[in-house]
Amino acid sequence: MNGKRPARVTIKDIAHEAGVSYSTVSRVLNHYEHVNPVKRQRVWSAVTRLGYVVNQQARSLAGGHTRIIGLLVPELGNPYIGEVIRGVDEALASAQYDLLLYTTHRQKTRESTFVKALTHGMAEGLLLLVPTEPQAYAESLCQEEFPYVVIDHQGFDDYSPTVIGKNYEAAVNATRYLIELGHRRIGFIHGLRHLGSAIERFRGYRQTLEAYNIPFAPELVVDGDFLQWPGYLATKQLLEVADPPTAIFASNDLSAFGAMDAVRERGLTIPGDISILGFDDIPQSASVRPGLTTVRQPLAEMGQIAVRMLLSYIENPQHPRERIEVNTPLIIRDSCAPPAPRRKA
Amino acid sequence: MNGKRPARVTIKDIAHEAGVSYSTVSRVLNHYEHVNPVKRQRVWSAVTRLGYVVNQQARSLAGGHTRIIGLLVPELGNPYIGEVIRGVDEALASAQYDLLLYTTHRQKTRESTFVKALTHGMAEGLLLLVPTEPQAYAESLCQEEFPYVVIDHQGFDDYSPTVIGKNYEAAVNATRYLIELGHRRIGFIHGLRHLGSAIERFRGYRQTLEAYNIPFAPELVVDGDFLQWPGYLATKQLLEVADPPTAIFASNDLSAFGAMDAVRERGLTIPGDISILGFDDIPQSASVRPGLTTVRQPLAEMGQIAVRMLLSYIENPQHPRERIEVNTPLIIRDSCAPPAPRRKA
DNA sequence: ATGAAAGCGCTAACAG
DNA sequence: CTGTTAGCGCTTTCAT
Repeated sequence: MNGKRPARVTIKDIAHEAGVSYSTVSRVLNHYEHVNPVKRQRVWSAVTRLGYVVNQQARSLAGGHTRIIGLLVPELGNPYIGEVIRGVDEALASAQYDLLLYTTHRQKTRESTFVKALTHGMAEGLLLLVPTEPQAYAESLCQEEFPYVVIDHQGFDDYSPTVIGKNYEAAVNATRYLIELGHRRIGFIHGLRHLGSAIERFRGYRQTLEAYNIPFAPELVVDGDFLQWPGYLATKQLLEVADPPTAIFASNDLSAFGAMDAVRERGLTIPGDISILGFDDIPQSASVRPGLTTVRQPLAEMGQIAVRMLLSYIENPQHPRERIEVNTPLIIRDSCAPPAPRRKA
Repeated sequence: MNGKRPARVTIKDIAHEAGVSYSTVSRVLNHYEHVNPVKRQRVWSAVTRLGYVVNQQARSLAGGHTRIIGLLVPELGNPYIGEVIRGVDEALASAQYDLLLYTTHRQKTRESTFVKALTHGMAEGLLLLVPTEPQAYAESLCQEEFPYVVIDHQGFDDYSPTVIGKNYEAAVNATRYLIELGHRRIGFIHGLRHLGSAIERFRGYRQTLEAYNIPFAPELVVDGDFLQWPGYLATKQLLEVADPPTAIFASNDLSAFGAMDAVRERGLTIPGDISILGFDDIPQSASVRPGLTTVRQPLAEMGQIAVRMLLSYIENPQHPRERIEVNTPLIIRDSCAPPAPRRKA
């Protein structure tokens, strides 16, 4: 029914060709130690001669390893995600693992379904990138001792192995930078409300304001959903406010780009009239004009670290689960400047 | 040895729980028609009660379907590729297929290895994005009747199902646009030399020049490898030429960005001093300043089309293989203008 | 050191 | 309509 069973070369063919038994071939293939070097040689030569390729399904079914890692991402349109995947992929490739990619579109049901499917045979480990509702399965993953690592999720549990940036501290730094530049009216474009990282960034913003005795202005906080268009819309709203902001801190670069669009559409200049600061440092933030001043998350590196953690859990189930925080420095480029001198009212 | 075999629920457990036979469960699971509705009901309820999840390995090994599609891409850093993947992923998700992603890093050996592995059990179909050396396996895929579709590869064979943009025509259009704007010295940043699409674009450029009786100037053609940094380097070289170009046609947007960097570094303005035209229309080309005038390839759509083709081949092996050419219109934004009046020598 | 044989979980004839 | 049975290709005891 599959339309393609044209004499696939199996382990049996190899056994026959090499004149050894079935299981000896398996041993050779799996790099067993105690095999007669001569036979080993014969097997390998038969393998190349016949062009044999293992059937992963069979191998895994029989209790072997699939060398497949599942990666769940919310979507693919976002460069932020692309960068993380790039890191994951690099690390996986050099460890000879394959990548099964799932896009959840932030639907909780898909997320859970995928996790189940993956843990039931397909994958040896799981990588979860900003999961929407890990609570639904993290606990069971944990008690089933299925290896997994969460990337960029402000855990609400304390057992999920995680690699994450210092969202709060980075937001504090960024806000402080703006304040010390002389800004007092600082707009904030909030990320997706239910994501821990968004909440932490907001917390950093708000608390820093207070630390500097700058009254928190609710009308200066708008929603950008971590996307460019919503960021644009949010900024338009910000510019309508009486006594509008002289600087805008966007929760990610994408919404910062949206902010740039709105500001320019208004005929204002960056950073002359308004300063803009982002978060993530996706590749295009360096090439956009003016260069975006932003908080760098080492995205690809975070992916690599996650893989490294995951593989160590797979190889050694006893390996203690870790939570790794990566540094998120402020990258100063050209989109922020002191506020323009107040044209007095 | 896998460290996680905690009483996985199998089809047998379901059979037992539902009080039916082994294969009846399989029939229900695979939506067979002739099953007693009562039993069918009992099976489903057992499935949910016990939280059963099929084991894809076993299913596929037994001749069933994996519902997995393999996608081979050269790398992940490129937004162009990200867009295609996005389209692929969307189409696959709505058809309930999963995506196994392989990054070849343009290494021919990896490419062939992956193709073999994928066709030997893992996947039901294959998508090849700008493959480096499809000759190595396309023929065998074809005669094994393994379903596959090539995306954006100027085939050198006439049997591989393909979805591709009109590279030659688009390049003609773009070049003509520049010429009609008044440009005579038009630089060309060449893409990866061994890729058919790069060659076609160059052909379009060159022939259009000739059609307008503009002498072809070899010193105006430089290599950009489809990347930003090489594009930057190439452009620096272009600007050194005696009688430098007043416009630059880059083989893709990424190298066009590199060109922008080089031009600006030189203190020149775009499009005032030099016009720049790209190819692809990746998302950031619209948001960069000035907006990049470029040839649009409907990347995500190409991915979707490829999936649609592939699935139809999988479902019906007799389905005739097609070659689909998508339109690649010129998107006019702000990076091109008539050449500055000649400051006479 | 190595062959024989038992399954892994599932699908697909084959009988009834 | 449904139960029985034979593998799919491989790993893994268990003998030898």
